[in-house]
Amino acid sequence: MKGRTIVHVDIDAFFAAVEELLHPELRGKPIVVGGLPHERGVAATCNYEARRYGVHSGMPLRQAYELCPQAVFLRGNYQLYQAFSEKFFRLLREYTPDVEEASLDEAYLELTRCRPLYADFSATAREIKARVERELGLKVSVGVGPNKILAKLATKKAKPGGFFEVREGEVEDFLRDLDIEAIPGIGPKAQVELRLLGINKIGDLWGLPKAALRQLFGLNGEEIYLQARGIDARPVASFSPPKSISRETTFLEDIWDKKLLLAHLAYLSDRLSLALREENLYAHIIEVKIRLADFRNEVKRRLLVTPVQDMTSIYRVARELFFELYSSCRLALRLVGVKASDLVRARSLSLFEPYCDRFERLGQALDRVREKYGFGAILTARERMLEAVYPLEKERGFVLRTASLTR
DNA sequence: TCTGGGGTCCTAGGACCC
DNA sequence: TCTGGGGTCCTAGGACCC
Repeated sequence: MKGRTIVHVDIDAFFAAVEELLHPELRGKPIVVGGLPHERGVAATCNYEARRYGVHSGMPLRQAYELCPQAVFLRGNYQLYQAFSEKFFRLLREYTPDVEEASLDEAYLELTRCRPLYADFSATAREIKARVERELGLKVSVGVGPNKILAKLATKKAKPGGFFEVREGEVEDFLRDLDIEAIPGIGPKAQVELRLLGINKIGDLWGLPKAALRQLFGLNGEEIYLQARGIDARPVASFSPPKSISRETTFLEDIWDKKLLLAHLAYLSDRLSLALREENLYAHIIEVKIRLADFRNEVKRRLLVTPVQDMTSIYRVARELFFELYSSCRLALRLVGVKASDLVRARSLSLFEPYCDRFERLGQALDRVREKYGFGAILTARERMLEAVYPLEKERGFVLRTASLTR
């Protein structure tokens, strides 16, 4: 029995590529998706023309503007990207049911089980690449390897728009000279520590005993030890329900006004509730996060005996948690967020069933109205207050852009 | 030039129980 | 008055990924 074959597929500069496809007049120009230059935020994606100026995803928008003022800055249309993503995964599932959605634009396919169907896996992987590019109109990079880490590193090598395969016998040569930051799990902090030890290439990592990595990075260190050697037994997970769902907002300017903050909290609770209904999930844990003007984060969470889904219950808990944070807080807030976790499929029947049922029906009625007239069509008085200060954006209607809120 | 939004997973300390 | 060890649950915080 031969080993596994994993194909990793990654759409190049996804959001920017969709924009170019739909707006041909943008082609050839540098594009940054994520927000307008003066807004608080970072680039979610930029195309290769923008990268030539040193812009990269994750870079603050203002900095991107400094480097490349002639770039086209777009806020982005996430529902549109979602639709492209769905088409992408539908196509991939024609080849195997073992498809993992690593993100909107990134997938792992395990072809191992389908061996009888395909004479030559490399040829199949190339065919997948060609079909995605033809049918979606987006360039993709494809990597093939005997496990997930090697397939992913192969894709990195293949970018932009290429194809690369790592075979069993070539693993050592392939890995030796790659930079340590190529390994997922070695982020900025870990990099600093390793470089201080004179470790810059994956090959350098081979000299470090497992115990040393464990000491430095805990369980993640053991993962790094194995990945540096191209060892990875993680399965391709075709479906797993979400573990948490959250909604958060960074304000265009820091806010201290309590009423305004509560209005945002209500709005986030409302959107979180909608997301839970869409997934048919109930939350045992509600968490509120704040980010202070000096960028420190603080969270408070509460474990609930009865899981919740409706906006009223979420907001009730969130408001209490928020007050606990706010009362000890000496700075204006940059961000508030609400998160639901410890999610369960269906709520078990409780003594309060009649009450819950009413809130549930209210939520469903809300959904129907909004489906027809947009999210902003029906809001609580508290949210309405937010809208009075900062009008909801009409054309999208769904995501409140704090950016458009201030004058 | 300040630093998004939506996730995953791990760690550490204190409470509590036996 | 002095006082263990282990297990589990809960909470807060943080690194990391796309």
